[in-house]
Amino acid sequence: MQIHGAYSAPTSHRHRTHMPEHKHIHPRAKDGTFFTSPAMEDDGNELHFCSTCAFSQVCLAEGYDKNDLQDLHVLVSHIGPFQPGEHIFTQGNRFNAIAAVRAGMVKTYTHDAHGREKILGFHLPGEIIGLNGIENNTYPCHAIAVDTVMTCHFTFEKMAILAAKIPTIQKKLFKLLSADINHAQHLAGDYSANEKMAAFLLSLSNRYAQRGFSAQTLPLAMSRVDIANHLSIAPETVSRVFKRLQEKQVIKVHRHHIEFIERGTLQDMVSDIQTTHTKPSTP
Amino acid sequence: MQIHGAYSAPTSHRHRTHMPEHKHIHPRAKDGTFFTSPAMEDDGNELHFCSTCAFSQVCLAEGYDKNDLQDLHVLVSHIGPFQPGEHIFTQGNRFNAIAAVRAGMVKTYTHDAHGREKILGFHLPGEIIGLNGIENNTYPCHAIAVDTVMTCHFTFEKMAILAAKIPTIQKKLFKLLSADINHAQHLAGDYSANEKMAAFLLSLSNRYAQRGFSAQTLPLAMSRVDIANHLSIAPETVSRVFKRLQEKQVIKVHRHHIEFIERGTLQDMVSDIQTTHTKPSTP
DNA sequence: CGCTTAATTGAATCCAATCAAATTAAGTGG
DNA sequence: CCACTTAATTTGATTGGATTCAATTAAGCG
Repeated sequence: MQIHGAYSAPTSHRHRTHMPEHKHIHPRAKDGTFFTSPAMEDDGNELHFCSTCAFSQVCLAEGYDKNDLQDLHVLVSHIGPFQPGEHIFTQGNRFNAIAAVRAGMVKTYTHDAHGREKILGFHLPGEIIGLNGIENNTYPCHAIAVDTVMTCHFTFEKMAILAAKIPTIQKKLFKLLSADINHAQHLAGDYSANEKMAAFLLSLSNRYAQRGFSAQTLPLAMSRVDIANHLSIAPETVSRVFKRLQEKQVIKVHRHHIEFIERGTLQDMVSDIQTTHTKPSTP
Repeated sequence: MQIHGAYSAPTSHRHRTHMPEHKHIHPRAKDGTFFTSPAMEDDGNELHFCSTCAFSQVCLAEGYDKNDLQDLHVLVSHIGPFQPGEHIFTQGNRFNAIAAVRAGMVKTYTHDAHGREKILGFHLPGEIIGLNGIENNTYPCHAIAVDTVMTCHFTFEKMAILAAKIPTIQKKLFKLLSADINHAQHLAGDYSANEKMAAFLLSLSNRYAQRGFSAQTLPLAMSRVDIANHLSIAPETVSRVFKRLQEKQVIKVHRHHIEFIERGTLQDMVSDIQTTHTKPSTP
């Protein structure tokens, strides 16, 4: 960005951000160890939700699985697979639907005025994307497949109608929206590169663990540059933090996955930027 | 922050953040010039919404002003005035209502693990606070009066019921939620102190202008430290940026208000962190 | 196996934080 | 209303973490 006129122009960007062309990314490691999701086996069909779906628990638990499942089914369409680099939706497109990730990893991103890629989030199966499009009836970001991705799309209008009929659905939607606010608020703030990385690793790990993956091992489908652009740090810094953490015996860095050695240390590094909200439970 | 030992506790903060005791803050300047809101004159009563209220337009425009206004009225309670430093709600409290600011300025904030105050936002009349409490049925932040504040509280449960009956209300709620996501997402990201300040000033100014205030003049009810904690920069930096901007003839800094001289320069400084979304209009 | 891209490593630089201190407002009590 | 005390803000000097620049190493792919 330059401040011209009165301001002498700082010609250089604060970050050198590679502006990738979004071509094919390398598929995941063939080693299936880290990538087979227990949760993905019962993956839903024309009559049932995917087990990972944010709405399935709600509907099934509330006895809305008969008629209303049918209703919902009208507005659910399974889409995919998307190959790495393919867009699920595009910034500027008219907002018409929210999407649930069924399989794979989706990243949402925009560009700032400098042209730097700003990654809003990485989204795992069961997570909902596109809610930020409601405000202006336009997606304010791109959504792109990091690896091979399957999604469900819910026409938002129909979803809203259903929400009006089924309180639990409405509540779920409100909660999802609210959760996104909180998540985004956690991302903001001034944190050191170490803290950001620690929080990022823990957040991802926790979310994977919720889905039945090992908590000791963390697949990293995205590139270092992606991590950097998500945390607003330089890619070189990502490298260096990984190195330091490995030297300190906190984690073991393999190419595209991380092993946790001393998870506690990471947790100590994190202040309040955790994505996983620990709900007040019995002490 | 450094990685010492096997991560011995990080003793030093990244920012020295004064942890204020939230006692009385100086009341606004007696000079009414900058503080008389045209929009505040018709301030609502038992039968009508405040003209600034986020929901008033919706209801009135949709012809829901007769019966449903009554319905709504059940769940609306005017509260206040809050004196500077008084809390509207407190972090950890059970979430039961969202609030609309009627008059004055509210700031929402939390503390990170370092004890630093992290200010989520400053909220003007007509804006809704507390939506981030939906997720966990608990307010994840404090809301405190910056100056003398009046609010309306909407029991969220009743609001949800009403939303189920009146599609426009539901839609409005969804949009408000979604707007908060977008707002929070704009706050995140790596920006220079100059950019942050420019964006902050423009955002506030635009929001005031929407409410009928002069676009040339901007009241700054909050302290420099508050600005700093909102933008995640040091208070000294706030001072310095003000100074530089003044030297460059971009703004004129008076104690608690700003005059815009070269608004264009500020806009050039801002990349995409603007809060005001320019909606696609006829070109 | 060579080619192209991703990731790492090293050295230099810079913006903003921190430390320290002066200055200006604001608040209080006589 | 003034002298005094305290808090807020500004200003200067220094430091440091992370970016940037530069170059090497590793990996993936045809």
